[in-house]
Amino acid sequence: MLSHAMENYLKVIYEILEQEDRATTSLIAGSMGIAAASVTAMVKKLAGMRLIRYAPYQGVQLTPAGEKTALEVVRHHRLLETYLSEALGVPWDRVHEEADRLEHVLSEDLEDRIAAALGDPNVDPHGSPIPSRDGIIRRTSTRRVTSVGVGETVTVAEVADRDSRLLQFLGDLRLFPGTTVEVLAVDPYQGPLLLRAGGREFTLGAAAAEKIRVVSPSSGKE
Amino acid sequence: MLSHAMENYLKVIYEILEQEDRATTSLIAGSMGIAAASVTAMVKKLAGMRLIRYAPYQGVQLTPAGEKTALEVVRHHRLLETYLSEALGVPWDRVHEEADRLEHVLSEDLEDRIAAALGDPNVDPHGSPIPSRDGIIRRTSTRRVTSVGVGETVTVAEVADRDSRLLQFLGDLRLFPGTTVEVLAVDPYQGPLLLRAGGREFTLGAAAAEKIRVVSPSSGKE
DNA sequence: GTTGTTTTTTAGGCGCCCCTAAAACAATAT
DNA sequence: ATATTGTTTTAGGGGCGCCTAAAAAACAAC
Repeated sequence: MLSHAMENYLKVIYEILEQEDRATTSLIAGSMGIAAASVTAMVKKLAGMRLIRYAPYQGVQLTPAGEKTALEVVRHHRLLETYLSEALGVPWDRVHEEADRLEHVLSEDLEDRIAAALGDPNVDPHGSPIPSRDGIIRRTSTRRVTSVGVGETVTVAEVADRDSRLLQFLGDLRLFPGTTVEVLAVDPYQGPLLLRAGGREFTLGAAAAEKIRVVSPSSGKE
Repeated sequence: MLSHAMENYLKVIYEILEQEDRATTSLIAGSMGIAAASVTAMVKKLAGMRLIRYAPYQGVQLTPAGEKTALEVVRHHRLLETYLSEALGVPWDRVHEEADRLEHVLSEDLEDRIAAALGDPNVDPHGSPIPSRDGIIRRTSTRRVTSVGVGETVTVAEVADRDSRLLQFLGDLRLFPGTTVEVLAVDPYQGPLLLRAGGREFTLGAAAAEKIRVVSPSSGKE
């Protein structure tokens, strides 16, 4: 049986591998807020259980078994985020921390009931895809809003960040997944973007803009 | 800060003290399914934190601070049971185990949202009272169904047991809190009861009957 | 290619919470 | 009053998951 800590490591490793091609000790430690030495120890244990592949100094990869488990945890997490947001009105900048604690104590039965109550959603409040029960995750090809040309109109697809302050800020601007935005101007050298959304115009700094992924409008992702 | 284990001890001690006047080491150990020696160690720690009063060989009592915390955990537990039952349709014989895991990771914010979504209930699916946010618990005076006279009609108030099999059995008979039952006959020497409820007649063994507490009909407890 | 810096690993340790086995105590029966 | 029985406590131990400090490996710069 897997401990909560182990489940969490697998989830973190999965999320790192979504962006980087190697999940290194320090990335894992950084993401979890623990010491690198602790990660080394756990990573060995998980490798012994054939959930990850690990060669010293090389970072880790998920095995198929490890990825399966990671996807189950991610499903729990993202379903919970969606449920908390939709059913209980928890603001989107706080669902992450709540789900982090709940995800490890959610039974399969409850998972099914929550999914059913939501109508089997496939994206969470941040626009991240929710893996299906059998571990299939529907990826949409998105691009950063920073790569959008001036004058183009796009739809926010995903804001994949756990920083509550950023989410609160974007929430105040109504920049949720599904929102349509027009890029009015881009300042040179990673400068801020001038956007129009919901009839209002505002600028967005590079740091915030980097977290926002978009799709061309009416491109499927609701 | 309190660990999950400590919270759980306080809850268990509280629940024992609802029925017995001393929470002994073996009662605590029995209720939690752990060794008595483990209880002794923890009980010392909790006594050091002034959450319980403990004298060796004498069992434990909750201090005001300990009772306050215990009531918070009990509130979490019973609110969750109610929510799982009402909002997600979890059968009443399974809400207990789910709530046991969730209760320790429920934030105050979520607690409030769940309570509000339910309209601030004051009984859980088993008829047990839910402490208010400020730790006030509304006790109703109930009596065992075994003490009801033949011919009397009463309302089920509480089925305070965590045994899933018993609850499932009673659920099949529709013997939920709120159900009206008429005692048709009582066999002598702790014999089974013959009951009528919901237009059907059936017998109930002494073991099951002992767990059921009732009130006179229309006596407040909805 | 040697030096300095950063990352990772090893070594040793700690708190938590559980265990078993044996000793101490309490309650009860004789 | 003592012996028996049952309960509780002490003693010692183990796994888990984290830590710090120091050693080792990898990486980068000159």
